[in-house]
Amino acid sequence: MVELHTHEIDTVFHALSDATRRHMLQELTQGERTVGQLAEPHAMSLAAASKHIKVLESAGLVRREIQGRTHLCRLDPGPLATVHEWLSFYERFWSGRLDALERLLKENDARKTATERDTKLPPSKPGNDT
Amino acid sequence: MVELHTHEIDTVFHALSDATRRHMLQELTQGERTVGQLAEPHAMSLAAASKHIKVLESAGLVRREIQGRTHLCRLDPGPLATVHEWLSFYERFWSGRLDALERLLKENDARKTATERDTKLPPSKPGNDT
DNA sequence: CGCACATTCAACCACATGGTTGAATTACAC
DNA sequence: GTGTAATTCAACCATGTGGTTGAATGTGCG
Repeated sequence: MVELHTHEIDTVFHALSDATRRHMLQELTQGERTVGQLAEPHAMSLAAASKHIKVLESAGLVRREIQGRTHLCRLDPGPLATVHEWLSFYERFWSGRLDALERLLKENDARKTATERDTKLPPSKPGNDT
Repeated sequence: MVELHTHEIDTVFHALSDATRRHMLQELTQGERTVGQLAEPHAMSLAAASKHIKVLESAGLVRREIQGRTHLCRLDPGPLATVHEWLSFYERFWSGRLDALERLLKENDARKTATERDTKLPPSKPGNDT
């Protein structure tokens, strides 16, 4: 459970860490685009853009359909949903209940309960990729 | 507007693209931790762990309070909220309306291929950090 | 004071990343 | 078939990343 889809999350976050690639994703929200179309707005060679697209593809964010000599790319939002959900685990830390939560954690910490039910986050659900 | 907090998003996504760092973040949800405590579970030198923490720090995900010879780290969830929000833009692509949306896009595509392709979409709206 | 502890710094290394250019591949169009 | 368009491949380069080790810094302690 811990270390479940770690590598997927690695590659997705890495793919998203580049502005060029994020821009390509945004472009793909408008519909399918060819490699050339995705490359065009960016001041770089086609080969460079092609590499970026390949990064997005290996992260599962983009699917490609080869149509004759052109490659049509479309957005696959699945991995975005995955990391969005991953991030949601931290939501309570930035939403209002933060202070209350912090107190709670400190309490547990100090008390050092034997009941690991609330001490340890259940490696059940989210955030537990790593 | 476009390219607003691009660099912040870059660094946050990059910080999140490493399992060691994600694990440290998760650990910090339990409360403050020293550098040594954060390093301990990971099979690497203290110096290496220290670098990871610095990456988290420069991404704004961790704040550090120096207390004598120990450095206390605490989670700062703000940047997580930022990228979570960034990802939310894509939510509609993975939630229910996806199929309808896809059909819509295909329609446009088929109908007015040339028109749509060459009329660049206005770099108008959202998700437009980059 | 003098030593041990917590952490960083500096130098180094292997490998990945993001970019380039020029040639190769493949498909369409005449 | 020849030529051209869309894309990738391969080699190369500069820089970044993640790790190491050993020395340096600074603090707490007897």
